[in-house]
Amino acid sequence: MTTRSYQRHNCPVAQALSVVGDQWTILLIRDVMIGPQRFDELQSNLGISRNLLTQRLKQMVKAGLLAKRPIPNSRRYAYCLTPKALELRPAILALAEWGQKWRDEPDATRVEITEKATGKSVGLRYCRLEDGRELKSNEITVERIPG
Amino acid sequence: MTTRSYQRHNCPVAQALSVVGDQWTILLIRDVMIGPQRFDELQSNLGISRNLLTQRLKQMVKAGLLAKRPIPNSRRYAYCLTPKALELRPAILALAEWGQKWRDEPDATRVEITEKATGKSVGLRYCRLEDGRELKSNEITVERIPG
DNA sequence: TCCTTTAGTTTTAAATATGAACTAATATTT
DNA sequence: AAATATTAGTTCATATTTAAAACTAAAGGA
Repeated sequence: MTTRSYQRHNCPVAQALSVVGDQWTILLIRDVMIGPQRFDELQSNLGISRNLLTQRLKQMVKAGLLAKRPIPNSRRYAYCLTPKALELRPAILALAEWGQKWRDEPDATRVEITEKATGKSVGLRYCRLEDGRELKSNEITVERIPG
Repeated sequence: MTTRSYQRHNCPVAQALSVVGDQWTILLIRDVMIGPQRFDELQSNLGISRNLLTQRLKQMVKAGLLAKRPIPNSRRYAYCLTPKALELRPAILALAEWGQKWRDEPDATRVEITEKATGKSVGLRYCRLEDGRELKSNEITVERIPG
């Protein structure tokens, strides 16, 4: 995958998935979001096979999602997120919110978003861009505009 | 796969992906979001092979994402979204927003969210849940809370 | 009756993923 | 200094998925 036929679908969702839609890329990004990670850490955290991990990391570096940096005073390397990958955070958090709502074990590990300054709860919501007012999902429409 | 080893990862992102993380499920949901769709329509819109489509539709019905309904006065069937699948809309829109920002052809088909009442532009943003105030991505923190 | 549509199934080939063992280049320990 | 351990991969055999194309069965219409 990660460059599948549906890249030609001319749809932003399909295009996003042609970059991050394979089995491991989003999980790798999630892991690296916690902090830069090394090959062996990623491998054992995720349980991905090593040859696939090699392949995915190369693809992700090439796709501009990760940067491979030598760790000073060691022969090790860390994979770090690029701004492009960081901007997937809303998508990943939306998946997390859905996942924790609909999974079987509702009390498993949760992800919480809070305001740094106040510690208050935060969520991803629809906002009127003009003034930042929150809108409910029945107050909006989604349209596709051919390019 | 859609029930992979990382279901045990005890992470809401991994759990979401264990349901919708395969190659086609999100695209199928996107297609059905436009309106209920029949087997042959989905097949030719997406270019998915028919045996895989059969398999995925069955899995998605079983996972509670789709409902298969006979179309009255015809021998045809339509696949419709359940509330569970509808709640993926934020995740799908976040992917769409990322896809249209980072794809090569920035002028291809776009997706636009607008307020029904006023036609004003809407986006997915972080909101303080208490009062709906929008927050910027540097004003928030994400934490994992073990269950 | 014969042809078409719809929603699949079957089959074979190709692509991907898994798992486990192996390697090469440093570092660390004894 | 030699032996051992780490790290970041590679290699290879096997298993699982996916793709593509042809086929089927049931029903409707001409």
